[in-house]
Amino acid sequence: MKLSREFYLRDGLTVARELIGKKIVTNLPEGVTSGIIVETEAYMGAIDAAAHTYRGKTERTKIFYGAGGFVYVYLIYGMYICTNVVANVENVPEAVLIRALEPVDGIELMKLRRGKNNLRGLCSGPGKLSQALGVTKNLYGADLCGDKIFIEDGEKLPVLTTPRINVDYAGAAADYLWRFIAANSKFLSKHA
DNA sequence: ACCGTGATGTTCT
DNA sequence: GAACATCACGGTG
Repeated sequence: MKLSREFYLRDGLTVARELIGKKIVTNLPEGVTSGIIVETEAYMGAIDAAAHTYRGKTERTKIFYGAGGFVYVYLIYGMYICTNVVANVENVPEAVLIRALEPVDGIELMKLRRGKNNLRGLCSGPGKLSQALGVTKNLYGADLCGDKIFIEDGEKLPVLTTPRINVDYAGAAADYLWRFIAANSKFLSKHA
């Protein structure tokens, strides 16, 4: 069951928490790949010094200001793509960074795309899972209610919260408990 | 196990 | 021209 638009139109913290345990799928020409989401982070618009939207709208963050259920991708450190799910209604710039997956479908294709063989490390980080799923800037603004990339319902898992990773520059916002992880998962970007 | 470092290019100041 | 929501690798315990 593909998640409906309504799922994404809620506030970013709720969407980030509820995405834990759901399955994200890409269906690209090379094949289908997917994984269970085990780690997310919420980025909360104008009140969040860690968010790309903190200093207002730019060309890059345009889609961030749109309605929930679309994909925000960006290049980080010149080499890696990060995949985000836009949340909330139009003009409320909130989004959820997908930080780690437990690989499910298309594991061989994901290994090929990554050039790595280790299952544990296949999708254990935002750059890694984007590469494994074949997410590129071509998917900027893609509709999660479409067929190329979407999220399916899944099992409800116990969730823990922690501060977000690598946002030390954000002052007090660096301490907010806006990272959500599946308790006991072996597939996180860092060990809990 | 942890720690330091280099790779790389877009975006924003 | 600096900063950056990262990763892989090589070093040392």
